[in-house]
Amino acid sequence: MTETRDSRGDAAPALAGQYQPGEVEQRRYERWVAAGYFRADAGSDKPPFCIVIPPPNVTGSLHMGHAFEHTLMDALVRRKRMQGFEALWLPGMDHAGIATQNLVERQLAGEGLSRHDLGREKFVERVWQWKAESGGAILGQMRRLGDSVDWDRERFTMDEGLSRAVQTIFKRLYDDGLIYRAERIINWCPRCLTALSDIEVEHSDDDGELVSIRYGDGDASIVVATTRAETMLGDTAVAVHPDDERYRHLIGTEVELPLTGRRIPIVADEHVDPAFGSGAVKVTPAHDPNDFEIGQRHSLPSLTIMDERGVITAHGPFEGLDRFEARPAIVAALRAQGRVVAERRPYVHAVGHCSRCKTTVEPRLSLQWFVNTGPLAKAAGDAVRDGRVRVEPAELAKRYFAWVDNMHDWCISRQLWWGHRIPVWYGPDGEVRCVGPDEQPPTGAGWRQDEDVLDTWFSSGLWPFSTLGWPEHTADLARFYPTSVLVTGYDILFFWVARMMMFGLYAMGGTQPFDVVALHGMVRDQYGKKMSKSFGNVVDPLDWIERFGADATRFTLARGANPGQDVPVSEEWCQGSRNFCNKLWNATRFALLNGATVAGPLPAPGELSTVDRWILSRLRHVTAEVDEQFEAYEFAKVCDVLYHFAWDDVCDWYVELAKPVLAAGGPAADATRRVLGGVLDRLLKLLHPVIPFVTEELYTALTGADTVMTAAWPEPEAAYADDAAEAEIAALQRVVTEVRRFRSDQGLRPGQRVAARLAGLAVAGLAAHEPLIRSLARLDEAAEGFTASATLAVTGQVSVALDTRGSIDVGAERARLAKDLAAAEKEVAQCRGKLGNEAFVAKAPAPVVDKIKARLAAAEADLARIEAALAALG
RNA sequence: GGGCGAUUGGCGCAGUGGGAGCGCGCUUCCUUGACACGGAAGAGGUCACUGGUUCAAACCCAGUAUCGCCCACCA
Repeated sequence: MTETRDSRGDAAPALAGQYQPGEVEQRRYERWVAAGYFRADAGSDKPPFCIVIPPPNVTGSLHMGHAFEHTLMDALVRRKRMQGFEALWLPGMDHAGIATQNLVERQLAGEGLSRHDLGREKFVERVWQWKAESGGAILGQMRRLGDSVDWDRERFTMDEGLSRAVQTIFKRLYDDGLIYRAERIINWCPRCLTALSDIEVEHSDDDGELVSIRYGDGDASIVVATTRAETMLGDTAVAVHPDDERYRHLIGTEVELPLTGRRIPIVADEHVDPAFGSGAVKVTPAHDPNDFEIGQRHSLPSLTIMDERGVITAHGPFEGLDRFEARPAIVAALRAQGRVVAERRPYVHAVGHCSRCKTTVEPRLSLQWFVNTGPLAKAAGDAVRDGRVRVEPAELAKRYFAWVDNMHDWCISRQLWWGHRIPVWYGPDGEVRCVGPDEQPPTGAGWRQDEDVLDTWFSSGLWPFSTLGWPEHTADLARFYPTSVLVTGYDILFFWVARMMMFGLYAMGGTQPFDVVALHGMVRDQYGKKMSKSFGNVVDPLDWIERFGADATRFTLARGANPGQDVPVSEEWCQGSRNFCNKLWNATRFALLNGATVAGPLPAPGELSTVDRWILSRLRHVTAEVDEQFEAYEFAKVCDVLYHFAWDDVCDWYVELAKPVLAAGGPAADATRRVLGGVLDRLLKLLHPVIPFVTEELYTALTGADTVMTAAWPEPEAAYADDAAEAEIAALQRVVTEVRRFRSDQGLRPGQRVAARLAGLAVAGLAAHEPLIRSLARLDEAAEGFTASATLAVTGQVSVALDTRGSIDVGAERARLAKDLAAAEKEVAQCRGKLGNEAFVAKAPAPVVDKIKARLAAAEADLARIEAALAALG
């Protein structure tokens, strides 16, 4: 700890002059956990409030985006807890199937091993090992952030209960005919060797080559264009539009497919766009989703010419070539035959990539499990449409609808080992049996379980109710479902939110999984750039926590959190947040050093000075505003309001105004000590949800209470609303600021005493504040024989005659006044013009007219003051 | 290709119909008995462009430009 700088000896400070977050955070967090403050009781009679954490993947550590999301959730939960809700924040992690499997496979590759070397059982064991390590690190990070999660309820998507939930819903969907197995063209990753769902494919515009190839010869020939020449080996038709005059005579005939000697039919299909390329398209049903559809419509055979690794299997010269080697080889062969009639390169077109490894996705015909999303997606859309689920910000609901209303069936089987194995057994005679959680799998000879596992989003889609105990009828489920708010990024709207909606509504008898979806943006660097390892602008939240404190990190993130908007952050802003925490620390330190107290009720307004009534009136506004912004998930505004109240109103003005009162002692000082204590008490409570550690430390020091966590959330106190006091202090601030400005302009040093005579204070209603104004503006009483060397018209009513002990800079002051004069004249002209405008007076609402009149009066008063001041300067 | 959003002082952002704001940065002054992680006073913007609606537009409408994001089975 730092040395004690206070040397007065009497009231030795309990707090050092600078806030040191490190030690405080660790100590406080441990005490919170030990005291059980984070635990929720399903049996209490308080109203429930519940957030389930978007489970972080066990693939690594938490990044700034997690820190951001957790800050928002923690703030919501801590506030609700203080408001008297039974608040549950349920923690957990996601097994993240393909991502985690890839990661562990990479580790194995480092040891020169593949998963096949270990075998399925050993490999899965190895992944569990990884989960134990990585998961522990993540939980440690959450502690450092201050997350007030209920650790007793921690879940994992592959723990026993959740696996049971997965099996239960699979069986129900299967029995309801909403899960089926079919041979379809799916997205296939030739590197991960698994099927992917649509959303696991990322499209990018890549350079390719569009080649036009002549099929057949002479009059019976037709030209097709393709970017994927290698798939021609699997062509089983050429399609043209039925109304295309150019090719009508060819429909129903056959052409020879080059390089193969096969003859394939020319078919007519509406899908073909006559305007693209030659208007004729090659049809490869086994390797293209569109072509598969065409093939179905015309009963064409599907010819698979590539294996799961993207290697050509069609017999002939190209057999064994990788798809990307086969393409130029086949084009070259065609060119040699004179069949390439046109080439365009580069030809930019959209290409799908595996979202996990970026390998180019290969459409592949294979037997997979699907969820029939039709009825589920309809319900998921309706729940938002009819207002049962509110999306914040509302604009983003459009994106949700666009997706939910156009959803394809969802491919849920993955050819992986890490995940929930599909609970389906196949019998020796082709029987298929879906096994529920309480049923014994068939054991007879020849029965075997499906090798595949489920898409990771299948289990995370159950998260809001599986974590509460479903399918059992638990007390938690009854009490905390539907959950209150889902806090997550807009990037995950499709992956996760829509899945939870579908499954939640389906499993829970039509009850939505959450009442509100509060969407936040992505964390970016200070220039709005995405954080990425390759760009080197990634910031580790732990780095900031160590250097600036968890509170500073949280405040920086929350302060940037405008709903649905991305959040730029930078180290400078985090420094600013640290400074803010330190400011609070020192304000409280000042209060303690000056005997501020929270004992007994706040004095009634009638017993308080204007200054005390002013700060309490401001506090009332701020309290109401904070509540309003919290309810709207406007975290940035919550922070902004509290930041300015704490720094500007409390520290810069109230503390300064209170100093002379406290120094004078007496009943006025007693009242101010009580008000100062009361204001800080409430301010710390209001700030606690966002910056829990420093507020806890300060609140306990100030009040002697054990914790602020269980303190009652402040209510706006109507009795302290006082517009008159606010106006009076605002006038005082104007006078003080104006005098300071003059002093500064004239180069009068802050420490330099200046004798002055004040006039007009009584007219302005500030007579009682003369001592305060003098102390804040550093104006001494005018002594015997005082002669003013300058007169400053401070406002329309107040003027100050100063002895500046020298000549003032007339030129500079005149220039400044001339500038003010021009501005005032402009304002007067504008207001007069407006009020002279008949249409304005006739149509504008009365308050607006009054406002303009008031502005005109003020501007004219300014004008008069400035002209008088200029005249005084000569 | 479709959709959504953005464009406000050096940088990052608030502000949805009546006097252009915030944070950081910048300039000047100040080791003032809480705090230099501080205090005081300042400078800095034709609110992307064009047109329209209105008594009144940063804000509403239309168009243009630039940027960004999401979705997408035109080979």
